[in-house]
Amino acid sequence: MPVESAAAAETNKRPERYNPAEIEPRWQAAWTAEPDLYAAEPPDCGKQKYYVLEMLPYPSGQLHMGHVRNYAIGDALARHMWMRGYNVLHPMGWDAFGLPAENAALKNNTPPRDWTLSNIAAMRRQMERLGLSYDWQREITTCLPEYYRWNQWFFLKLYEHGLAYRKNSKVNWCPECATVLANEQVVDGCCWRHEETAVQQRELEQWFLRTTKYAEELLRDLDKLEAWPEKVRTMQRNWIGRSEGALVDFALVLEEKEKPVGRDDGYPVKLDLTGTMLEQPDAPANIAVFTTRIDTIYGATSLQLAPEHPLVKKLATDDIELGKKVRELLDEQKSAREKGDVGALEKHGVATGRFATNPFTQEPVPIWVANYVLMDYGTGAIMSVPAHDERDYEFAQKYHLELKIVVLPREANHGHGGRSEPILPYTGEDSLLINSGNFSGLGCKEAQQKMTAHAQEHGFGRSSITYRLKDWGISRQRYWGTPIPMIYCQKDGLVPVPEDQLPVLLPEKIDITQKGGSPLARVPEFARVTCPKCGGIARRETDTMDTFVDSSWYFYRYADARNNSAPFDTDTVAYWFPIDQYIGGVEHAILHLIYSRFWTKMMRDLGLIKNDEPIERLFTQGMVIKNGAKMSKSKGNVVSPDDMIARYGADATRMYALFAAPPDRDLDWQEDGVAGVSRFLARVYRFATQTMPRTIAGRCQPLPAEFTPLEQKLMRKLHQTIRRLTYEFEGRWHFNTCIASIMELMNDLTAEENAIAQGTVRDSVLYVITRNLILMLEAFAPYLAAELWSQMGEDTPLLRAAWPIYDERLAAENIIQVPVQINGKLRVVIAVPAGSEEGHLRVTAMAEPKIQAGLENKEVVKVVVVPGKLVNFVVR
RNA sequence: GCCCGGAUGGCGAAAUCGGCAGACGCAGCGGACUUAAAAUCCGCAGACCAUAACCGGUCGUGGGGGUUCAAGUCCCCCUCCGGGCACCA
Repeated sequence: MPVESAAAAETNKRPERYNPAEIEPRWQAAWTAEPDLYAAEPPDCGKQKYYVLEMLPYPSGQLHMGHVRNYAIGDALARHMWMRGYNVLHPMGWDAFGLPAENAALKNNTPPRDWTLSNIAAMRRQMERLGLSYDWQREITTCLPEYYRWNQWFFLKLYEHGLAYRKNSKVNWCPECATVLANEQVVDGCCWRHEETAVQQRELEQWFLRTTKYAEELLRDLDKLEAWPEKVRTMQRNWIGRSEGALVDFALVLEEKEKPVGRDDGYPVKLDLTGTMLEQPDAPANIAVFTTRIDTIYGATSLQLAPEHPLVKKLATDDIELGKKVRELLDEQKSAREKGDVGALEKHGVATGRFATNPFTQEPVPIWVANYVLMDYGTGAIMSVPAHDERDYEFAQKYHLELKIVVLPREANHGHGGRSEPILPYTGEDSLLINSGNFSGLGCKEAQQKMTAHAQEHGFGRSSITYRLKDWGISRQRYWGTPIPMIYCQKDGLVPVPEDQLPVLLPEKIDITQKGGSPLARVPEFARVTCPKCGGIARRETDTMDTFVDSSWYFYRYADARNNSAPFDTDTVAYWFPIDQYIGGVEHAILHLIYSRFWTKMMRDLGLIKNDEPIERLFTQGMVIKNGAKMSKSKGNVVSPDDMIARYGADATRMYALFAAPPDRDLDWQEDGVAGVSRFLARVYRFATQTMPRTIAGRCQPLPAEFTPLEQKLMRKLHQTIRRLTYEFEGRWHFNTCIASIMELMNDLTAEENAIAQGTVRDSVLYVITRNLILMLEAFAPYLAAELWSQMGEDTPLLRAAWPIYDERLAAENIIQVPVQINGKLRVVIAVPAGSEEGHLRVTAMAEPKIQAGLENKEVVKVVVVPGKLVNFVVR
């Protein structure tokens, strides 16, 4: 085979080609064999800490490109901070509980635990293949008892402090899964697993955590989170939904038979602000409404109650016809909620035939039941002011209800010799009151204060703040989650599992294929228990916790991951917290990040930690898309990281994820782009290996006192590149421009390759350039960097090398190009020494033939000279 | 409906403080090497006009207006795209 042997000989003559398939596994093996390489040092190491964290993944079994991008960002930052001399904590773990494991168990007949753990092993292999710098000694897996026992421990603390309680609540129920779904698992009113199955609304007794206790602080402290994206802060603000207003009681006008014995003044027995608590169980009560616009109360022409309102229930029992209509409303609302189009529901209602007294006007207003009033916000009852509220207006139009204008825009009140009617509904607040008794003539804001005070004085109202945020329902009728450590005893009632009996272990032998209700309830050896108090027969809680519990505090566990006696050590956490940089998708902007903030505040109040907020800086990266669309199996446009790595290597795959777009923007994955990055890495490799003998020779030689012009040019480019990277890593994070500038440096080097080969650049200069090039590549292409670093004869890890400090004098250009304009239009570019004064610039510009021609027969009105920037002649 | 983002060549993008628009990369075109191809290397490349070819000229950052010697960048209005929230009284 003469051709083949010739090819082999050719290959031997040429420098070895860049071959990531050979380099990367070799280094990966070396790194895996050295677990301390990426280990954080203890708090007493004397170094400043830097905690960089990427959101922990759900172990689905496969990394997707969104993960790769997320981790490439975090890894670049972690590696950079190491080189900056920080004690870096960069951990990884698994959000390992959750419904998919149960679904997989049903499908493949694999126990959830086995399925989950094998997925974790597969994904960890992928992460290692990507060369990510995680401290695996701190790895956490939330489905293992070492972790979830602390969920249970926290639950007991919460219960003890009255922050965990039980109540009846409406839940999303998938009849197919036979379990409760979290809100985010309901997609367009259907189950995310069974897209044809409509989710039902059911009432169930559930465990809640009192997140509302912290509503005010969660809102207020958002102002402190200045290094969070404004978008996320706004979303959280809206989610918490604080609104200031007033509670006002409308007295029910009693019928003869309802009047309490011995009283006939028409007033009910007891003033009541909730509308539900009664002195006499059967006596109708006041109806409390919440309003942010008490100033419009003279325009209230009806009351609207939610169909679930207790008074409606009571009235409906006495009035069969009303009861029927209310049930219709409820059914309609329920099916709309199940379909997920509550907002599109047409407003409906039914009059009860009863009246209540407006406490300000003393006039009776009719009481209606309306489908647009929500029972779980405010008091479940509103005063309807059709003239000044869009929804009330729409409703009143439909049923021809009375309409009273009580506020007018300020400008309508003066001039024009009369009052013009506002366009209804008029909801502006820069207005004045009319037709409002003694309050007429007041501005809205002032009226709100005075009318609230008036109501309070007379005992029928008070100011009130209402939040949209609700308590967090954490019960799930599922197997694969943290068992809630509570026991129900017939004699002693609710009994917490004693702390020394934790963890309550999930039983491993369970027939997951059965359907209906909590799977744990059908495991007698789990559910049957003796009461810790009386020793009698008792029943365990068989619901498990929402998996958001796991992710609310996992980052604290990383700080002290192997602690067997506590969730973590307080002082260790004090050293590492808050997290310096958290990186993840914006899809967690609300739930995960609010729960995490709640958990932090709760732990602080329990004295476990000292910080008020868990996360100092938050970064939300953009999505990875393909051909303008989100990657999804159904669209068939999923790009597999494994494929990319197999074809181009981990370095090229990661580097492309950072190069194709700034990290906060969406990234359109184009495989040709990965190939381009791979070509660049190959050029780096070829250049570095070709010049390596001279680089090594230059290592021990001092830099020359004077640079040749070419040396100076290359050193200038080098320092400009270091300057760019330093700047970007300090906060802007546009890694795409970092990589572009390294490419520019490389372009300059290859353009001068012949000169370099001929010795115009001395060995010591070559060494400085190559060494720094490798340092700059470390954050983006760690495998190639490690390979070249070692070829250069270095044996300490690259991460421990110091990040170079750029020299502003070396980075500065000595000749700069200055544009010269006439009337703002570019005419010519002149080359002048850097630092040229205004006069020199003007004279040099004037000397240009093209400028002289342009100025001929024109009057120069003005000359703008900005030294270092431009010259502009303004002519007429 | 409300609240955020975004819009720059054929494509991904750059322009950090109001100062040469399009760095860097992809795709494309031309050339070198090769029997040929791939790979690699070198060069060209916003649009339009003009020219035999140069020299050159005009326009150009979603659209319209404004501020300024100068606007992708600042201000006002509008369109489209993406995301979040949505009867929250």
